[in-house]
Amino acid sequence: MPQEVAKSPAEQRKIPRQQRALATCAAIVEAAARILEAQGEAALNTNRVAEVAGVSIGTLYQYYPDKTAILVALVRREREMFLGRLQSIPADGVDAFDAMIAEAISHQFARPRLALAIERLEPMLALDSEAAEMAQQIADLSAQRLAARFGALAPSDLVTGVIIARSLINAAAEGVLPTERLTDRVGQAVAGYLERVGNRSDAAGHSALSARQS
Amino acid sequence: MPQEVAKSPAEQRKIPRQQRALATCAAIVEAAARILEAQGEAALNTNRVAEVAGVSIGTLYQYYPDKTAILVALVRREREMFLGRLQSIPADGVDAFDAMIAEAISHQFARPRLALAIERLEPMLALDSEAAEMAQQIADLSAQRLAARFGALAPSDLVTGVIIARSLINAAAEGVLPTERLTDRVGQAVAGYLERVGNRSDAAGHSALSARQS
Amino acid sequence: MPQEVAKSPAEQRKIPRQQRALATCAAIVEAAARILEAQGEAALNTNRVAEVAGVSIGTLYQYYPDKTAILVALVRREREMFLGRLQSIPADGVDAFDAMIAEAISHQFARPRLALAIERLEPMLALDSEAAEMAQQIADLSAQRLAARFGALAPSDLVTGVIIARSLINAAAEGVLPTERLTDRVGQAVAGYLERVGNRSDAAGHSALSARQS
Amino acid sequence: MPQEVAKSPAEQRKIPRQQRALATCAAIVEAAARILEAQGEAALNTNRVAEVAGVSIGTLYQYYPDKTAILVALVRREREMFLGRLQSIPADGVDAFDAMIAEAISHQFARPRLALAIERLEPMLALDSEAAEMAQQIADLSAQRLAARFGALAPSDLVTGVIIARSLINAAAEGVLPTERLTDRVGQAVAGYLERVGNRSDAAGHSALSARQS
DNA sequence: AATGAATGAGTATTCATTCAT
DNA sequence: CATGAATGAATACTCATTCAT
Repeated sequence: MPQEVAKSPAEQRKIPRQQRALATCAAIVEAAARILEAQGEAALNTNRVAEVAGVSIGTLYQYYPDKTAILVALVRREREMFLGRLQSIPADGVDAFDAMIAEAISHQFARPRLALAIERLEPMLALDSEAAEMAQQIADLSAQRLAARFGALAPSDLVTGVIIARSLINAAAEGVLPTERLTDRVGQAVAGYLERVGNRSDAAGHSALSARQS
Repeated sequence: MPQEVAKSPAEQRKIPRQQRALATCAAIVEAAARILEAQGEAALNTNRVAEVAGVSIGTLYQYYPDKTAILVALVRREREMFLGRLQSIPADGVDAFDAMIAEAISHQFARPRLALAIERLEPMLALDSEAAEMAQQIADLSAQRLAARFGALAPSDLVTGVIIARSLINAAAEGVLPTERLTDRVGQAVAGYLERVGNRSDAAGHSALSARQS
Repeated sequence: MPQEVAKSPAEQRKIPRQQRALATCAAIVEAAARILEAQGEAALNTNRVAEVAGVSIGTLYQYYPDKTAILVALVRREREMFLGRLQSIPADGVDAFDAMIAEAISHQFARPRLALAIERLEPMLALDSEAAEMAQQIADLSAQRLAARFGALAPSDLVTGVIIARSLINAAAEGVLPTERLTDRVGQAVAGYLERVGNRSDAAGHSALSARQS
Repeated sequence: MPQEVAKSPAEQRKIPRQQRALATCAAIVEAAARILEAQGEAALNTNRVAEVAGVSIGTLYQYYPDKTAILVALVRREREMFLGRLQSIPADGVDAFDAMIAEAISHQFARPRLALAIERLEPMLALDSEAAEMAQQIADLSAQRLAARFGALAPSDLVTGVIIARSLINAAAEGVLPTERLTDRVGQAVAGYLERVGNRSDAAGHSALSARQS
């Protein structure tokens, strides 16, 4: 089970100047995505990526210094796409919270196997600063929506809400949970937790367990 | 990222009858666990496992037909251990629910890196029937405890509760969530969801979204 | 350690007629020299040469048919330079011998790493006739100076003198011998040999070993 | 022209315990030697070495962690052989100096192309401490013989003598100098230099150039 | 003329697995 | 039963060179 160990940032090698080169880069990343979806991580090797992308192995290495760089680019592409969709949701709407969950679900179900594979890959990648920044933006956006709906919250409670949502969406994408009423289920789970910990503010700080009985 | 694709069940090759052989098997599995903890999945290769276990590579292959068999045995060992601890919790106690969560946390934090690694590995392994049966037993036990605490529940809601609990415990083990009050946090999150969906039984079935407004 | 095996003479591809083209050629050769000095033979590849020279790889191949052609041109450039300096030494001076040694030292120490790298490369290059001719001219000049100083000598003795001088100068450039009094050391070594074999002419031919005792 | 850059010592990987394995190691090193002799550095790749050695590529890498390790082993083997022969020369004989030169010549001419190739390779190898120690022993032995013959000498003069000898022997092996009377030629050259610098001790220190006229 | 995108044969190295001793 | 030597398919990556624009 060799695996890419997180090395140096490993970003793009050469910035493509011509249209053709840009298309090549996109084709390489998309080829990686397709292989990940169809055959899984184990089948993802640079030669196959090049083949599926329809370019020579040499061309692949002109733009990506090593295998992980392709994956970093893929993670980035997906994150950028998701962030863009999140940002297009109007912030002030009363349903911003629901819309955000719906958006996350729709993103995850657009290419479920790919989303899952990327989630597995991410921790082993040394993502670059831009990717980290996008993750931060996603987190900030989520925080704003949650705060708008549930009031001021401790950061760790916010993270908890996000984790709950992600895990349920993932489970549904994996087939462990039914797809029907998923938005509802996620919403209930997040609200169930956040309303509880939100209400406890009048009581003595963090005695959450006792708060449960009230 | 070559990876063993799930093949045939790949169980033990030769059932050891002597004490020494049994010890050898245990040493091999524990060696795999240690490598997984210390260097990660990428460093786990059969030669190193044999070396760390203190046996020759030939001996390793006397007991395990291929690499995945070792991992299957490891998953089984961990599952067996967890199941045993769950079963030792008295079923009738009023705190059975809390105790179960505490047990899960304690299991996950005993060897956090190992638990995480195994979680990553599991989906790629073709686990044998015994392992599946243990998983079923764990699920059944969990169901009983949840039912005792929250009343009759739809299977998918039960699964939801389990997923929420697991994801939060994992997040804490990964360092994403604080360790303090973890039992509390998990309990609140699970209860927050299950109490909501439990209350809705008198109303019209599953109209969860509307239930939220009440 | 792949290496260009000596193929056909591999000279310039297209003789540049314009000023700009001439400058391009010079830039390419100098880029090769710089890389050789700074990163060594292993780092010398045509893409990098083009990059350092500030031209595209396509342009490089307009002027040099393959990689060795660049190196051949570099060897030639250095040889031409050295020969020019040797020829500028007045032949009749009583110190012509010393001046020549001093010149060789000064050449070697001007860019010592380059000189060393070239010396390593030379045997693997199929140098063209012009380069060979320059080598011949250098040898002839050396012969004349040695003859003027030590009398008529067998060709092999002359070669011996040159080899001794070169090896000592190289050793100093490599740091194996001290740089101080290098001219002196080289002069002594060459003279030490040539005076001995020169004196033996009256005795019975080549019985050099016995001559040593006298 | 990729080239192995000197990395970490890169010694043997696994010490062979069985006779068979020892023979395998020797075969690998000898295969490298043969390729170096017959086709040169450029043709030396690990696959060919394995093929010529009659083992699989995997076997090669069981014993040598990378390509340079094979070369390091080869250098060591040759050095060990040469040192052994040098040490077998009786130290007190009046001809110890001549015998040593003869030994060096015989070593160099035993496999001239190999000796040359090794000489070219050496500077790029990160030789291990044992190899360095052998080099030191060879140097010490040479120093003793030279001192016995020419009296006390400055270290740099001693090195000079060794360099002169080596360069002439190499030149002969390359075909640049005639093979006949080579021992004689080398002896004269070394003696020519050392007797000169030896005599100068009574005069004013290092004024070697002036000493030449005397 | 110049550019730089594309090519692909070639090379080092790993690791699961077999089998003679 | 245990050992460890041997295997070789698989894989990441390089670099000299070509050619369409």
